[in-house]
Amino acid sequence: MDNETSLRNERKRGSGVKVVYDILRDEILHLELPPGSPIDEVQLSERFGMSRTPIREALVRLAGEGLIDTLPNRSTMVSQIDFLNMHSYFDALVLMYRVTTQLAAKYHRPEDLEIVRARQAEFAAAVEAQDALAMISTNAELHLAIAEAGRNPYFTGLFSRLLNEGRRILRLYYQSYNDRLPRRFVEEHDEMIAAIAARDTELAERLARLHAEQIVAQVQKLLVRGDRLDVKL
Amino acid sequence: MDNETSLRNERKRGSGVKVVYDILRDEILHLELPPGSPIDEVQLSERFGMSRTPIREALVRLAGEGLIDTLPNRSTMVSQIDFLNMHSYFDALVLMYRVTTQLAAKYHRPEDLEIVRARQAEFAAAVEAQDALAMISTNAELHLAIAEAGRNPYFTGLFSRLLNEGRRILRLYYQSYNDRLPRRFVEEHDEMIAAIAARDTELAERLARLHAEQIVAQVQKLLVRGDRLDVKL
DNA sequence: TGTATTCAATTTGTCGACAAGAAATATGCA
DNA sequence: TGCATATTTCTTGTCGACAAATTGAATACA
Repeated sequence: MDNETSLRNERKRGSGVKVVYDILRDEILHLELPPGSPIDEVQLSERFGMSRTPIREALVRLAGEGLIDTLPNRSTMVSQIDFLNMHSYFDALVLMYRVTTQLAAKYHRPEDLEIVRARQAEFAAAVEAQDALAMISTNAELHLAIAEAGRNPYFTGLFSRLLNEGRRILRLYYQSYNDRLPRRFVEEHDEMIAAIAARDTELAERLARLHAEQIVAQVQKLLVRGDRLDVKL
Repeated sequence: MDNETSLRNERKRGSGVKVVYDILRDEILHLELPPGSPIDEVQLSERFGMSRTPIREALVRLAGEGLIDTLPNRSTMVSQIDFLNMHSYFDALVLMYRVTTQLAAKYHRPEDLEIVRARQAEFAAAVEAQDALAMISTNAELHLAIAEAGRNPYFTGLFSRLLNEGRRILRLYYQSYNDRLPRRFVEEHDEMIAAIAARDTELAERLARLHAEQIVAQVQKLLVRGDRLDVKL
């Protein structure tokens, strides 16, 4: 019936937390667990066929990344998307776009570019296939690959968190385009990658800024237009 | 004999993890637990007079902040200071100095300035008292207060982590000054605060940048000069 | 003597159970 | 009936114990 508990006996020692963490994280980012969803430890322990201890450890990690909120001695739930302080998010996102792209132009090595180009190809394929879900994740992974070419773990760490946290928002964004427009982003990405390859840090930064600000402006337009959360609550 | 286990019975439910987390965090940041120190769960559970479960939860949190490294099924230890990739750290630190100060000038409210000035007074007192330890923590708290006036939790989050992670490095730094020079920083702080109060974002950013770059340059000079880690191993 | 294998000891990951808090429900009183 | 208090239920935080993984020592073998 459910193939998660069937793993009960074939599970490697120590893999339990990671499995729970990864699955819950995915479900939160994909809005299968919408913001505000209650998280029940007992229920999860039954679902995954393990005791509450590893479940709890996974939850602590998720809380550390801000994906869930825990009220002491009381319930824990998927963290809300804070639409009031959205500008904080956009500020941080734009800055990380800029700085990671700039550093990528400065510090990348040849092998980094291969990875980046592979991610870009995946993104282009997703756009071609009009697969919004795939666009979201491949876009995030492309920019994360660029960030990693910049070799600053502090920036990639924050950027990764922002991109993840943003998936829940960006999902709205991409849906709104009706899977049409993003083709332009493929070209913008190509320009950025070219600037990185040419080690033109200024151009790379400028393109990243424009790219990011355009995305932000578009999302903001959507938000004020009011077509928010088409999420089941 | 030891007053940590004596808390065994007077402990409030749920406070266990926080106590352990706070104490270990302090001991790591103050280098009482130097980088590379082994962390033994059983030993800690005896020391704090509680079971391994809350200890473990505290360790997971510390690992999430990068203060300890955990090898699966093997030992866990206080994370090393990576002197090779130090420039990544400095890049991130300088950028966060700049952006948080700039945002503080933009978004601060009157009550924020009171807190900032109080922190600055504490820093000045620490400098006056030639108390290097107090200088480190009050300096970090001043800049964190400034960051919080900027009201961007993503930046303050990263900045806080950088300042914390940096305490271990900055400790070397402040010691090297023989508790003499930092008086200038009191003045620099005053200038920054004035620029923030005047809502001069450009000036605030410029001063923050100079302030940060000066600190970084000084630390780097120390590092290449070779007077590294006077830390017992 | 040096290398490979087996065994013991230590440490970590997981478990099931219990107890404390908080929320929900029921009871008592005006 | 309306409100305050007591009780029950449910969830979370903590505990002690066990089992798997790993390390280091001890043994066997060449």
